[in-house]
Amino acid sequence: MIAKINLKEQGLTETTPRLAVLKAMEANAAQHMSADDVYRYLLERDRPLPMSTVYRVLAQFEQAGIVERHSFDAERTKQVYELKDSEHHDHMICIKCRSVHEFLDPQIESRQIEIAENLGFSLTDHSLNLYGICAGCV
Amino acid sequence: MIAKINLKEQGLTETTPRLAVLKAMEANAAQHMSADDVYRYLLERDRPLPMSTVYRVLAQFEQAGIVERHSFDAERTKQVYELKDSEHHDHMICIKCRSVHEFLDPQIESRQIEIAENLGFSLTDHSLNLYGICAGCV
DNA sequence: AATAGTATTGCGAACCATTCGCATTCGTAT
DNA sequence: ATACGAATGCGAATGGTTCGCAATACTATT
Repeated sequence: MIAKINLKEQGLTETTPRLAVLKAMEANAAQHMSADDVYRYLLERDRPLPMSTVYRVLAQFEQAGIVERHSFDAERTKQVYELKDSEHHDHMICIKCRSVHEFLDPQIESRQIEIAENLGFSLTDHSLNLYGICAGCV
Repeated sequence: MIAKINLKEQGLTETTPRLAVLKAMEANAAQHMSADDVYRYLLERDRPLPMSTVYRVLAQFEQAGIVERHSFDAERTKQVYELKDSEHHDHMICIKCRSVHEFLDPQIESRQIEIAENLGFSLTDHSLNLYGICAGCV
């Protein structure tokens, strides 16, 4: 479960567009949302926001640490956003239905740190995406 | 070291543009090349090829299994290509100088398979990118 | 060696997600 | 209520990548 987010506490003034985008993200916390998903959600359930504002607000949220941006799908370049959970996790994506499952593996996490050290890097971030076919899509 | 690649054996007829792109890739086997890198390399050292052809040939190579396409750098969507090594590996990218180191960790590889199984997925592919600052950039 | 038929190329225009510029509007603190 | 800076709406611009199509190159056949 994701803690209730307060924009002011994140250093962002509470404006109508920002609250709308936040609501859209919270209403779909189970999904990974593209800018377009947010746009369409607001168009249908709320009040339309221009795409540019959706992108801008999402970028502000990312910077404030409220959402995280990913690009699954190596071929297509579309990016998706998710509310930032307190703890990091990786993703397993079904290449058929595009569903995304999250996981966290301590063993992999710690190996990554060791590997970076061995290569003389100080690790700042990583992304691990597994692609496959989910049980429902066999 | 990468084995000498024969286009015909990969089911591709040997045309001038394809040989040129292949040469560019082989001459820079140590780097990950963007389409633009290939374009500029040929412009300077060889004979200019239109961008669209560079992209097309690279796409053909990818399909033939001669190169692999990656998109490092979560923000930027630019894609890079590398000659396909016989064995898979993952990448560690320096966020300052953009250099890329390759590695393979059997422990992580096998954990990934276990994780996919536990989630009910049959794993087809994965991408693991570590981001950090390399020894030279501290 | 010439020919026909198919695959590939060159060129530019199109695409698409994302970003930008700028005038207008909103929020906040006086 | 007012004024200032921050945020928004609009549309145009960007940049990497792809597409359409006519021109050209390959390959196999005569």
